[in-house]
Amino acid sequence: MLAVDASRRELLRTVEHLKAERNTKSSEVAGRKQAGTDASDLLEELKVLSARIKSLDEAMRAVDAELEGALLRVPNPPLPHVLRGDASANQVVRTWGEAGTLPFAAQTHWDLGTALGILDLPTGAKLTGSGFPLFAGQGARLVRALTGFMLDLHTAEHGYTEIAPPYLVNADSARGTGQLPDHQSEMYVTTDGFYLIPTAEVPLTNIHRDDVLRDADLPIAYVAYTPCFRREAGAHGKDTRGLIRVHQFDKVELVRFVRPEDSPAELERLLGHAETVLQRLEVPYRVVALATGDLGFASAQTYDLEVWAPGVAMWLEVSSASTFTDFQARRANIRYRSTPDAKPSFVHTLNASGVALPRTIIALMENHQQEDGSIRIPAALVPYVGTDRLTRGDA
RNA sequence: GGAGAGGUGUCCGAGUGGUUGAAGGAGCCGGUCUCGAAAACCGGUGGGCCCUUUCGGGUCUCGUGGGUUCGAAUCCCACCCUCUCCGCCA
Repeated sequence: MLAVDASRRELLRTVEHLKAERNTKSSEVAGRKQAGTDASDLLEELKVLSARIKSLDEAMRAVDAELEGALLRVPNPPLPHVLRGDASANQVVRTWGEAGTLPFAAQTHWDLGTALGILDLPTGAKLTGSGFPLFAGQGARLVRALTGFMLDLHTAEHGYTEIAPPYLVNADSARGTGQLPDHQSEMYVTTDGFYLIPTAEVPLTNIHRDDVLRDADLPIAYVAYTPCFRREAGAHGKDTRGLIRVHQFDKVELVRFVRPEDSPAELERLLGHAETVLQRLEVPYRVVALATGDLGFASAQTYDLEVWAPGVAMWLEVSSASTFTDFQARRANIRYRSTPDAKPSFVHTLNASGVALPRTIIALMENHQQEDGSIRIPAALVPYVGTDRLTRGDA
C-alpha cells in the first residue's frame, strides 16, 4: 500500500506540472487571440500536452481507486491500553445486581411469553420468516413502553436530542460509519440500492457527514429509536432460540460527536447512560471490556453490556459502547473548528445502544418472572406499561 | 408516474467557451476616523490534495460523475437534489 501511495504521489506531481504548463500556455493562446496574433504553434503543442494529461489522469484514477479500495478495508486500530488477545481475553470490569438462580425453576422467555400470550414467534415466522418476532397485547405494549422509557430517560436526564431518522440509507451513509464495505452481506438491500439500517448509528452519525461543526456545538448527543435489520448471515443455529438473535429488532441508540481530547471521558459517560437503563429496569448486568481481537471493524475501544438471563442461563449483550476515535469522522468527513479561525479537524464519534430491546425483554421476563408465570414490571416502567404485573388474563 | 423550472463562495446574487476562485451586495475579521460607538473609507475573508524547514508555489473545486475542446461555471450525456403544476396515495 505504501508503494501504491508513493507511485500515486509521483504520478500526481508529474500530472500537476503538466497541468500548470497547460494553464499558462492556454492563457497565452487567449492573449494572442485577443491581440490577433497567430497561435497555431502553441495549439499544436497543447494538443499533445492535453492528450498526455488525459492518459495520466486515467492512470491516476486507477491508482486512486486501488488505494481507496484498500484503505476502506483497513480496520480502526485499537487504542494502546486495550487488552490484547481474542474474545477469551475479554475482561469483566464490573457486575451490577444479583446474577444468580431463582428460588424456583426458571422458565425461558419463550415459554413465559407463549403462555402469557405476549410473544408469538410462529406467527412472525409465518408472516415473514424465522427471526421476525411478533409481540401481541401486553407484549406489544411492553415494546412501546420500553422505547418510551428509554427515550424519555436519555432526553430528560442525559441531555440527548431525539431524532426520528430514515430507516433506509444510501451507500455513502453505510460507508461513512464503516458498514460498507466490511459488512455488506449483513445488510438487507432494496431494489433501489438503499440499505435497511442495521442500527440507528448509521443515520445518526451521517447527519453530520461533510459538516464542519463549531467547537461550541460539541459535544453533540443524539438519541433515536429505530427498528434494526440484520441478515445475520451464517449465524443460524447458534444461540438463536426465542428472542436471542433476530433479524428485526427495536433499539434505542445513542451517538455522540466530541472533541478528540474528550473522547476517553465521553466513552465512560456514554457507558454510564446505557447502564442507567439497566439499573432502572432492575436487571443484573456486567460490563465487559473487549480485547483487541473482539473489537468491531470501526471501533478503537469497546465495552459490552451484558444482561443476565436466568431462564436461558446466559449473559446476553444488549449494548456495545464504543469510541471510533476519528475513524468514522474521516470516512464521513465530519470536522470541527477548535477556534473560529482554526483549520477544520476531525471530531471523534462514539455510540452505544441505550439499549437493544429483545434481549432486554428476555432479561425482564426471565429475571422478574414469578413462580406462577406472571412477570413483575419494575417501578420505572410501570407508568409506561400501565400495570405492575403481566398476567395471563391481561393480554 | 407525467410536464416544467432550477442547483454558483458563510448568505443573497451576476456570469452562456478564454488569463474567473469567480462581478456586485450582505455578513465576518483587521485598520483609519472617534472620548467611545455608529456611519464612512481602506484592506482581508472557503475547502481538499501535492511540493516546500520557513516564506511560498502548484493543482483541483461553481450539485455529483463522465464527455467535447488547446481551454468549461459556461456546450453534451448520465445521475442526485429542490421547487411548481398534473396524476396517484397512507
